[in-house]
Amino acid sequence: MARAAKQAKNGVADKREAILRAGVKVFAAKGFFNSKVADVAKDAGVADGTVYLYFKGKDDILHSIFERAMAEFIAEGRQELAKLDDPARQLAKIADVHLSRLGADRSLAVVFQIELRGSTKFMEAFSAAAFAEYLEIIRKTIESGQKAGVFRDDVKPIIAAKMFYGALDEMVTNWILSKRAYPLEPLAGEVVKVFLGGLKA
Amino acid sequence: MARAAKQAKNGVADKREAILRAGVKVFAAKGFFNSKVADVAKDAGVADGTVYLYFKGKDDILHSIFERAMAEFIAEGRQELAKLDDPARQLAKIADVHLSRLGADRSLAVVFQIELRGSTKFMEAFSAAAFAEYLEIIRKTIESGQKAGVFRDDVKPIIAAKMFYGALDEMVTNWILSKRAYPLEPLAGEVVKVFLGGLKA
Amino acid sequence: MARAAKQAKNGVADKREAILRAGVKVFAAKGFFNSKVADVAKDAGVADGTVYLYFKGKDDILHSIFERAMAEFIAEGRQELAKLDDPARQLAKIADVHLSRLGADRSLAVVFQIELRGSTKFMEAFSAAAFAEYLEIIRKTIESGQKAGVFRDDVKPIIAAKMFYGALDEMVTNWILSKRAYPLEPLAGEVVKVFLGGLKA
Amino acid sequence: MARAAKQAKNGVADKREAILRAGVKVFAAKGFFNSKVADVAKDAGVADGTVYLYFKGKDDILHSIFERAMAEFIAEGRQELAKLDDPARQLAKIADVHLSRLGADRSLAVVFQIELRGSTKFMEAFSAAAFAEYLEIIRKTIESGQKAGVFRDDVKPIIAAKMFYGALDEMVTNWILSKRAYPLEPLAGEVVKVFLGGLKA
DNA sequence: AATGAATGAGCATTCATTCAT
DNA sequence: TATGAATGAATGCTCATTCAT
Repeated sequence: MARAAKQAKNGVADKREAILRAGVKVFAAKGFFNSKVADVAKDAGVADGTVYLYFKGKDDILHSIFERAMAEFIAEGRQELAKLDDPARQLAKIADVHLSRLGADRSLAVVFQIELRGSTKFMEAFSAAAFAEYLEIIRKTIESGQKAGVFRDDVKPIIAAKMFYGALDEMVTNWILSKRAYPLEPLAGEVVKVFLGGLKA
Repeated sequence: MARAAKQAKNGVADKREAILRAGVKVFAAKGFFNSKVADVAKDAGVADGTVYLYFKGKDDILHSIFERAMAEFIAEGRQELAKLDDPARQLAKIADVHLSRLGADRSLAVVFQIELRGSTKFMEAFSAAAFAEYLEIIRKTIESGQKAGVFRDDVKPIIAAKMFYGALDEMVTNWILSKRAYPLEPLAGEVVKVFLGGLKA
Repeated sequence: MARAAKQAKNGVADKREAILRAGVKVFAAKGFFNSKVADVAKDAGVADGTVYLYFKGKDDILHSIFERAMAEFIAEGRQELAKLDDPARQLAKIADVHLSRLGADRSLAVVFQIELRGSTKFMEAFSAAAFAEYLEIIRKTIESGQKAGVFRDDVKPIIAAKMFYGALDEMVTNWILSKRAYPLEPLAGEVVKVFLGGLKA
Repeated sequence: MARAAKQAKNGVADKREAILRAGVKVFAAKGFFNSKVADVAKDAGVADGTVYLYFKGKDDILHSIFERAMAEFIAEGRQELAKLDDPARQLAKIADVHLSRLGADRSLAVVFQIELRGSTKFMEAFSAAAFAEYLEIIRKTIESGQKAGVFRDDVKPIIAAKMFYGALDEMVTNWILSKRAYPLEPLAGEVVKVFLGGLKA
């Protein structure tokens, strides 16, 4: 690839990146509906019109934020999971990646937990795609645990998977809304402990 | 009270009620930000301006929907809980009330699960009040179970409470977003079974 | 007239009066366009709807304020003028009544100087009627002075009348807008002195 | 400057100008409070939103009309006055400029005489600034005449200045409201004649 | 590709007026 | 007469999107 073309391509990637980063920051700070495209453009250091060279519109920025992060998220998850055999350890890894990823980027977490949920349209669009895939990873992990005999099999794996996801999700939401600052990642162990061992004495 | 006065009073209550009902319906159908006050007014069978005789504005309608439902919700929860001694049965009751209440009114569930979360402003305002109270009920139930020796005590009750709430919450969200129609309430038993017994075989 | 009927009639007069007084007060304080009929009704101690039993609408209140005050004003002017023979003294009396009347009721003055001028509609409607009559009184006084030989006759009386009125009017407007509090009436003498004697040494 | 840049700059100036001109026209025709921003935009040949690229809001248009006209007005006045030594001739020049300027643009005159007065807010804001400056020019002229011994000094110059301004102002107001069409400028001489010489024979 | 001036559809809220009681 | 709840027309302003340069 010629240097000029490379620069151009990098330039393109840079601007798209800059807009996505600005989107996360601005949406997290002001909320999606209260954010103006002009705010995002300004924060990204580009003109208003430039945003439309990389995204279809405001919605598409949010959509792309989700997709990119989710893809990274899932890729990391799959990669880590492949290294492990034990379903219990695999669930622990999922919890760990989930909480450490979002715990490391509060703005991204706000967008995920709050802004992405403010519309049935988005929820439906998202749940149908990447979110379903994420849930499916958890479900399969549980299912394989059941087949291996390490997880009880009188529970539908999809129900257990939703519970596990819901528990992690609630940890993140509470962490965001909390006035106190505390690390999110250490909660992963607690969640797994209760989820696997049960609350009963 | 004279009949006329009674009618008048009922009329007032009816209108406020009608607007709240219309709000749930319209917000659930189109999303809060995409709903016009005029839509709500029309659905309630009143003039646009009449909405402002009963509510401060559009926000106040959403706020009032939440407060009224949450108050009923918590009241029912407390009442049912008082009848029971066993913490495990109490958690089961919470799950049951939670899922049967929201499972009985899909529109209300949509407003609760989706519309109320679309803004950090609302989330902060709400989580600080009624939501915290709800979580506290669960936490205390767990704590009392730990003291009674029926729940393990190597888990912080607030963590377990969030997990339990998160699990229930996720059941509702998935139910709403699902294209299939299935009853929500029966999932309560499953959730409690896993939460108490753990996933391990 | 029976006592009941009398009371009723007085009651009517009282309410109309109360609304007019409230109108002067409220319009002066907040401006005509920024005043709500409800504000006037409240200040008058009557229900909103009652206003419409005595006036055609908001405009009619302003109109009536003007007409009533102007009628009193002109009546007093004519009465006082009839007592005097000397046109110069008559002009002095007009100035005196003009400034002392408005100087005695700041709110009324505000309505006259500011609120009544905010619309060509009002100005046209008013100038065509009572205001023209007032100007005519001044003009005739000047004309009679010219005929009597005490006023120069190389000036059109209507021009001089407008000048005289304009000078008085400006005194009132400045008085209203001034941050300092000073008596308005004493300026009458000054105005007449210059108007009659001229500024030249 | 390149032609393109020049055009662009002129384009900007043209649009602001066009909106101001449309503002004068529309406000004069329908009154400020009854004029819609959309009316002004339409008359100026721009979109509604474009108005807000050049002005903060509706108020700001009125404000800008006043400021621009008043600045021109005062500049012309000062320039003309500097050419003259005789205070009497200076007053004559002020009257001349005042009446010829407003007499040449009926719409502008309507905005000045009627629309700018319809609110104490505007009056206070305006009187405090440019209007006070105008009155001050008159006052100083009179004062210099008193010092030079050509004007009587038993009259406060500020009182005489207000009288003079009030007289001119009334000429304009009457001219606007009159159904007959007559030239305004010639009245300047009459006003000065009476103001200086007095009405007395 | 990048700009940013221009566009114009869209909407919460106010308030003068009505009318059933 | 008097009330005041109900009405619904009316509008300034915002901001996502376009497009000429």
